[in-house]
Amino acid sequence: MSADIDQIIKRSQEVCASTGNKLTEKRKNVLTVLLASTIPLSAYDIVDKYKAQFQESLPVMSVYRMLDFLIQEKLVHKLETAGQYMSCAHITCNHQHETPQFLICDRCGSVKEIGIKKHIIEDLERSIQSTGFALAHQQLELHGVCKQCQAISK
Amino acid sequence: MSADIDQIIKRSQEVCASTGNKLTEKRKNVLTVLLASTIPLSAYDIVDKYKAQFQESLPVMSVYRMLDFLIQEKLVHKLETAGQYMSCAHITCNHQHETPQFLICDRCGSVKEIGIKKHIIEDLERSIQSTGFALAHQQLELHGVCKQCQAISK
DNA sequence: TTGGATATGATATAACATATCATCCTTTCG
DNA sequence: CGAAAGGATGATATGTTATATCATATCCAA
Ligand SMILES: [Zn+2]
Ligand SMILES: [Zn+2]
Ligand SMILES: [Zn+2]
Ligand SMILES: [Zn+2]
Repeated sequence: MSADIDQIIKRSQEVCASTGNKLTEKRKNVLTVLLASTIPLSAYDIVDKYKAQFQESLPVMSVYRMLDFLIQEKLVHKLETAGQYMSCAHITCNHQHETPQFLICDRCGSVKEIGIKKHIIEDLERSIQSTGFALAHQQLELHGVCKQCQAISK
Repeated sequence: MSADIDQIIKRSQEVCASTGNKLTEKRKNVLTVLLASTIPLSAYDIVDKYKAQFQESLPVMSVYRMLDFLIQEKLVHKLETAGQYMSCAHITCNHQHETPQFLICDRCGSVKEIGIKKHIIEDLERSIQSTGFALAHQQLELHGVCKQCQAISK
């Protein structure tokens, strides 16, 4: 485990402690698998990687439960448009977690999590205000092509 | 079939003709099923409704193909976050189809399709410009609670 | 130490989606 | 007209994501 991941795990334990929950060994391992991946993973992907990385088999049911937990602790995000999961890019940031916005490359599968400008969300809210609709999640998933893949295709 | 749906079907046939394609009987029926629904439907939902409405069984494989066709003609949209399909709310509008924005009620499942303000998309694009990411679909799916459901919970 | 709460395992099944090959239908052109 | 070609649909199998439910294990406090 890289020092980087080590530090993120440590911070994650603090986050869980602060909500009165525990980052168990297996939850920690699942998070580690996600942290080590450059692309988001499905629950079934995690089962495979977990087995390779820890020489231990984990039922997919358990992975889903651990993902639910990690999402609740805001350590992991679910990409709804892909059915995949990725670790939060801002675990070690101390500031409040902003509305996440994901840039999903449809060519290589990489995802970049960026904070969305507050005024854009506000504009968006204003734009739908007339319909009486109350926004909930406020998570945006934008598909496209990343910088690297654009360079390759040239 | 209501006069309203009748008219939309007629316009849909014109749309297909303009692209050199045909709105076959079964494609038309699938579109009719979607037009008659107040909530989006999965491909399997469509199989069931089709059977009830037309006393004819349609393989789900065929439904997926017809949905692909209808989406290509922009007569139907796919909600990526739900794995469901709905007819476009603007088939009979003559103007160019804008970037669709969907307001999905997580309580009752209803979905409202509204055109997104151009300047918001532009802001969004500017906001991600520094990352070098090139936006593709530009379809936003926003989850929340609709006006009616808010009223009920009061 | 024991009982309740939390976490995990095991099994089954639901729900959404695609791959592939076969058959049918329509259009076209000799 | 009749055969060839292309498009549309059917049939079958399987892949992928997710949930339901009951059993077992682990932890912690009384
Ligand atoms: Zn995050
Ligand atoms: Zn890429
Ligand atoms: Zn539309
Ligand atoms: Zn509602």
